This record gives sequence, structure tokens and C-alpha cells, in this order.
Amino acid sequence: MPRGPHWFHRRIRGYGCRLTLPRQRILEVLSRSSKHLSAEEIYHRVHQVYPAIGLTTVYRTLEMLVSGAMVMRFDFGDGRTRYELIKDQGALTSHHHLICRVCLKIIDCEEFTGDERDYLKSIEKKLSKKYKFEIREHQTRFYGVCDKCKKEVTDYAKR
Amino acid sequence: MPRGPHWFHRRIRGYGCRLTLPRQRILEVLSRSSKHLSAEEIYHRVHQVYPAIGLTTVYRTLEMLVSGAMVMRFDFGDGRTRYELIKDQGALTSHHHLICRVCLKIIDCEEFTGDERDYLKSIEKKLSKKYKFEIREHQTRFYGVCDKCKKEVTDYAKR
DNA sequence: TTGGTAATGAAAACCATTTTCAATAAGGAG
DNA sequence: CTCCTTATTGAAAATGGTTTTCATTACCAA
Ligand SMILES: [Mn+2]
Ligand SMILES: [Mn+2]
Ligand SMILES: [Zn+2]
Ligand SMILES: [Zn+2]
Repeated sequence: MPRGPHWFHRRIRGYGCRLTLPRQRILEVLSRSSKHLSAEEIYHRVHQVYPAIGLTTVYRTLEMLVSGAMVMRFDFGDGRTRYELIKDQGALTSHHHLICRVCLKIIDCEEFTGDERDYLKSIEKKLSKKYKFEIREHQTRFYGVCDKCKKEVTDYAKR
Repeated sequence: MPRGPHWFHRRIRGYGCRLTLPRQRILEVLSRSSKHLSAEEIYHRVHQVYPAIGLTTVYRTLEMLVSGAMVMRFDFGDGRTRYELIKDQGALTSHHHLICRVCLKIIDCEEFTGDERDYLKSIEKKLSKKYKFEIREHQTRFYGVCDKCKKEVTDYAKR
């Protein structure tokens, strides 16, 4: 079930926060843009339609959205934190990425089948018991080389 | 097959680097200490036995060990990069963690059975084909609440 | 409409990491 | 072993993403 702006507006109010103009603009950018944006990328995009925005507000709004479980925060090792709006509740508990070691491109990988999810659930159950650890969600990162970078390496070898 | 200091000394030389005193001390700390140390934690431990060490050298040595695939680098979101010596080659291609959302404790989870590894391998194969992405390794992070923090929440509720 | 206060933006501070640069020491050639 | 080249080192300064400070603004409950 995909969720539009309204839903997030209600979530913010329900979280005890004011629904301000900067927050609405930030949510719009998050819901329309590609995933895994950095704070500065969000700042620049909001700035196009709302020049008064401050980078500080972007950071503060993201912090609020993360604590309110409306946004996920990632660190893929390129020196900046990245953010993704949670449009689908399932993405919260089970979220996976392919990460290219060469160009650092991130591919969202939402194609886990029911079987695969069940399997991870069973591993979770086992680990929960073994470590007395209450597991709420999991993420897998698959590191490697993307299609484009593979080709470039091949081209380089031919010269 | 666990690997002692000698092995890493040879790896460093084979990687075309000089085997210096600071590097040896850093390797000793990494192989003896608990896992997932930050650069500053490593610096302090080395400083005990080798006071001349500089924090800069710690960063540079870790960088070298990471590019030489002798150390793994992680970012668990606490504002500092963390490092772990690769003692066992298997840990490189398949490495998993339990991460407490409350106290940020990291538990290494090395108990994946052959079945579980085979299963992830089959998922990898599928994803490789679908995204034309050459997968070299994977890591899973299980987020939740650790035993200790669960107890503290319970105690808090009783008051 | 209004008052209390949460939220904002600019500037400064913070702090992990990187860069600079002169001094040092690893290790191959002889 | 000694010498010489140059990779490596450590202190200090710079960098850059993020956070804090503080005076001003604007939500929104009453
Ligand atoms: Mn994602
Ligand atoms: Mn680990
Ligand atoms: Zn790539
Ligand atoms: Zn905990």
C-alpha cells in the first residue's frame, strides 16, 4: 500500500509535531525523488521551489522523520548519510541493497519472494533464541560490481 | 583456519608495503582486542605499549589494511567508523551482525549453518542474473533490542 | 484573533577524518 | 654491514558533514 502526502501529514501531527511549510516541501522531495538522497541533495531540491529553506532545517526534519519511523537512514560509506522515505511498511522490516564497490551505486532490491522472507524469519527466530535478542527488522547488503563498472573494466583490459 | 601475526606480516610485505613498528603494534591490538574498534580506540590501546604512535598513522594503516583485504570497515551509525581484522576468510564473504537499537551494542553472528549459507548463495545467483550485478560478498544486519536493554525497559515499567 | 511555544535559518561550533610537510627509518643494492 | 632511496611517520592545520546556538518567525489550540 503506497502512501501519499496526506498520510505523512497525519503521521507528523500524530507524532506531536507541527506541520510546517519546510516539512511539507521536504516530504514532497522525498516522495518524488530517487531513493537514498543525502541531506545536501534534499536541500538543493527543496531550494528550487522554496529558496528560504535552510540546511539546518533539512537535518532537523530528517532527524524527526527517522525517529518517527517515516524515513530510513543509511550509511553506505561515501561520507554522507542517506535517507529514504518509507512508503511501504514491508520495506521497514526487510530492506535489501546491492552496492557497487567501484562506483558506490546503490540498487534497491525489493524482489525478495515470500519464500525468501519466510526463510529469513526462521533464521531470525533462531538467532532471537540464541542471543535472547528481540529482532525487529533486518537488512542485507550485497557488495560487488555493477553491470556498468564490469563493462568499463573489460574495456580497460582491451586497450 | 585462524591466522597469526606472521601471516599478516607476510601479507603486508606481499602487498608491497613496509613492515613498520607502528603497523605491527596496530595489528597486535586488532588481533587481541574485541571486535569493531574505532580508530581512536585502537590509537589508545597502541599508545599503552607504543606511546610514540600518532592517530594519523592509525588511520593510514587501517586504510591500507582495508584496501589489502586484511581488515573490514563498518559504519553502524554511531558517528565513527569501526574496524575488524579478517582472521577467517569465510567472514569476508558472509558476515552478519545483531545491532541493538537502544545501546548500539554489536554482536557478531557467525552461526550461519551450511544450509543458511547455501540459501543466501542461491538468492545471490538470482539477483546476479536479474541485475547483471557480480556479487562478491554479503552482510546482514539484524536490528532490535538486546537482552540487557530489554530487561532495563521491563525494570523501568515496574517503577 | 491571539498567545505560547515549537520551529526556523544564519552563523558558529563540533569533531571524525584527511592533508601537509619536514623528519625518520625500512629494507634493497652494493 | 653500510649507504641511499623513498615509503612512512607524527604534529599541526585543514576539511567537511553535522550539530548547536540564538534571535526571529509562524503554527495552531484556545
Ligand atoms: Mn533502500
Ligand atoms: Mn563483525
Ligand atoms: Zn558500479
Ligand atoms: Zn542494548
